Amino acid sequence: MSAETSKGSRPGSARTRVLETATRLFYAEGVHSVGIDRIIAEAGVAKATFYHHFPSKDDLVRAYVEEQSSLQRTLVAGMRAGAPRESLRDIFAFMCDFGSGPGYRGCPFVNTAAEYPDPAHPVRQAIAEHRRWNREVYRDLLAADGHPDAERTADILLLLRDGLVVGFDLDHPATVRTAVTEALARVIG
Amino acid sequence: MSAETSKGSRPGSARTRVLETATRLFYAEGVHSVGIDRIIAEAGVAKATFYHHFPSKDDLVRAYVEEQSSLQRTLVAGMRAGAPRESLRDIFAFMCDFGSGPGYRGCPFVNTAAEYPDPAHPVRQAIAEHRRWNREVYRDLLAADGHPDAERTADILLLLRDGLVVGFDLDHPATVRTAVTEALARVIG
DNA sequence: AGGAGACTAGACAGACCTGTCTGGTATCGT
DNA sequence: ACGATACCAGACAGGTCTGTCTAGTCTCCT
Repeated sequence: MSAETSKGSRPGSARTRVLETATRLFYAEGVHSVGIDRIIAEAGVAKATFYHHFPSKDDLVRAYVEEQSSLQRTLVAGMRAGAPRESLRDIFAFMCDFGSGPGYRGCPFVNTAAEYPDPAHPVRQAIAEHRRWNREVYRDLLAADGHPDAERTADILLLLRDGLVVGFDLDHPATVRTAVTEALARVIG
Repeated sequence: MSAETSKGSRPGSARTRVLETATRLFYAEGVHSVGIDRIIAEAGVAKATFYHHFPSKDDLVRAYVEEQSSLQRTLVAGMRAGAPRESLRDIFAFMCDFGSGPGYRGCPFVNTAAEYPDPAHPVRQAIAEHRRWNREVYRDLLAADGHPDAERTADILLLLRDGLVVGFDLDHPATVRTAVTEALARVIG
């Protein structure tokens, strides 16, 4: 009944299961390290079905990146209710909390970009698109807070964000959190 | 003559040629995307010779990471002649110049870490070792400059460094440079 | 009733991967 | 002279990769 249709044995549509499995594996182990065979096996989907929904592996990777972007947009949208400066603090606090978790493996965009050197590749363009949105969020919140130079400060916040996602992956979370907190205080007070 | 020995047809030892070729290809295209066959073909080295010097591909990757670390240590050592604060400025200015160049493809340590999820892996440990050294450089220079809190400020500089290397790879170099310059001024004045 | 579309299982092709092995050559130190 | 070492070319094994294809099932819509 309801949204649950066809076959009925497995939860969710085949496409959804593939994308969820790919998301989990790509994030945890990297894109090039995970093959199609493993994704379809763990998703419980036939190969022909996979290639019906995603013409190539790169299309799946792009869908992965775009879905991560979509998730972050939804998440951030829920944090923009109160005062702009508090929203910014909430966003960075969330990233620190997430980065301190056990399953943290860095930023999916930064990590995926490392595996796609060509800036003209569709995957890289999806990443660039996400970064444009991310910078706009910072700029708009700064401007709404009455910051005198929202444009350049947004670039600094993006710098801080990138340092954050890398640092939580490679260094001690507690140390990075302290540094981020102090750096953020110096940038937006 | 002199250092040029054996066979005489190709420049440098076989090991050196392999490491140089691997460095070029790994940095430009990523570790998992480049196979042994291609490395030995471009280096002009037999497969048996390769496996004589590097027991496995991971050993080559670790050698690549360690050599990059060694190069950076040499480079930084040459910048520590004058005043500490000027050395820090020189280091960040150099990273900005390098990041603005045409062949820039991000930080070899960050990029390689993205392809090695397991923190216990030898490659990851070599990367961690490099980051410890890097942080110490910042801390020592800050302390020598008489900074009141060299420890925590070093963490902030590492944050800035990571943001820098990612930003120059994924965003507009000029924008990142401006942001880095301003951020650095706020941190060390 | 019957066609379209989503799904299943699994064989297959052709390329590429790491790593081993054979067999032979050249140069060095002693 | 001789053994050790470094090097060469290239076949080979066993596995994995992406992507295609065959062949058939199920469900929904008209």
